[in-house]
Amino acid sequence: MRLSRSFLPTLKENPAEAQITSHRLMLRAGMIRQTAAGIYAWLPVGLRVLRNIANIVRHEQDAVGAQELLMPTMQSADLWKRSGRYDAYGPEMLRIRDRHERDMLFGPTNEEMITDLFGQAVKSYKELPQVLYQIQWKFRDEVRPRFGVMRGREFYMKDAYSFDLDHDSAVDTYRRMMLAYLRTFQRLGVRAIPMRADTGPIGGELSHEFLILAPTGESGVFFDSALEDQDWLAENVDVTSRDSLEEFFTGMTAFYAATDEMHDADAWAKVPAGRQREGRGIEVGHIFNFGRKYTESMDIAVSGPDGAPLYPEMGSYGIGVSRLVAAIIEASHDDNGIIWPASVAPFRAVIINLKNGDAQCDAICEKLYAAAPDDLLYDDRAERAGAKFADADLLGHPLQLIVGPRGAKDGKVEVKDRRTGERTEETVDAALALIAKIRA
RNA sequence: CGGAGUGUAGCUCAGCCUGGUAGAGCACUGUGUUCGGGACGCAGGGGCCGGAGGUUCGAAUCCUCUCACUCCGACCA
Repeated sequence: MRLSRSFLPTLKENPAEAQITSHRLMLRAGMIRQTAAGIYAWLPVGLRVLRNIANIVRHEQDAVGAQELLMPTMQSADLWKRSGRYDAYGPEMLRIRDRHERDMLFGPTNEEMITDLFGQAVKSYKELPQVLYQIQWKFRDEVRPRFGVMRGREFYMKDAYSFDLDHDSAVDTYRRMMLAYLRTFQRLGVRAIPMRADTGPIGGELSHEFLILAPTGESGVFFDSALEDQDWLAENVDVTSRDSLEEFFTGMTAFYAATDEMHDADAWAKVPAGRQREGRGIEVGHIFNFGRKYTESMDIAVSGPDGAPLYPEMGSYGIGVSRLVAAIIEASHDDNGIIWPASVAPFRAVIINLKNGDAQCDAICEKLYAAAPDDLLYDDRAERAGAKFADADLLGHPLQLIVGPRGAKDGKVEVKDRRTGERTEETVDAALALIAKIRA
């Protein structure tokens, strides 16, 4: 994308309404604009990041056998009356009436709808297990939205729902999803620590929430640093084998991790002192097993081997995709701006032309740009060097390819690593190779 | 939902207390000098002062109502 023709409204000053770093940076970097309290428009650069995150989430869901579908944002209240949650949910649910005076709602979650869809289609135990997911906008009419997309009212979320024949199989699914989550967050370039969670109003016995460490996090966290050091992508787990899943799960849950409300001082004391990590965390994912709560209340059964009705065991698994955009920034920035992990960065690199119109600079920039015009940002604006550097740092591209007359006459490109600040002089070909390596 | 604030140019804000016909910096347009970390000069454009009502000869300024947004608390993917 050529910056001279892009819709990329960066701000030099901090908007007054933004309190936390990620909100400020997202506004300043031209990623989002607020349109109402807790409701945001995603501008081109923000949307790129949102999609990159969603695609990684999607990939890892698919990898454990979940199937993607897409449910509507608008739901009929009838569905919620069947589960009894229409009255139970409270004012957080945005209720709407259509022209025929029918009660509708903007979905805050989709357990009822998925259970109904599942029940309509699946009639035999032979078709289980099933895991279905969607990545869709949700709305919760929070009393007090704040912190930008971190706690907005409208948010983009991956929600998966599983249906299993029996408890043991449901536990397998839960563990499989746990692994998928650990891998997802690792690929996103952040460490999300799974913590045993209170199952709360949803009920059920198994529940973990995933928290990213950041000073602005809303909960206090305590965990064994061994959890940070695991390479879940390399972990060899056969997700079709119960034994292998169990081994993975018991290995992982052996390490202490808890939020302040679940904290157990005695167990904490047993964690080796050098491995005790304490801090604050932002919740970016939550997984539950809640048994037959919905299948029973909505009377969704399949025929068992003996012909008798059988209520499947369910689980639900959420990842806050739009919140992750902010959470990643909270965990990865400096005074000059965002530092994107390469996997989610809006562009692999920015090409900074320090002397627009200079034949050598232009030629080198065009050659670099041609390598991946859809995934590189070419700063070809008639701006001064300082403005281009400042915007490049703010936007947080993993690499900056700086082309100025000084190096250009020798065919050299200066490559700056945003994270380390390290600069090297490269030939055009070497710079091209570096670009190719990002998101390879 | 309780408490506290703020709405003036695209952004950050001054002016309001003590009423007299709207300002600064940045951004934007033109132009010249500059040109490797957000330059400088000159000349410009841009605001029914959130909205409605009231007081007054006169309201951004005082009063009433209303809407929006923000912060603290309780709540939350």
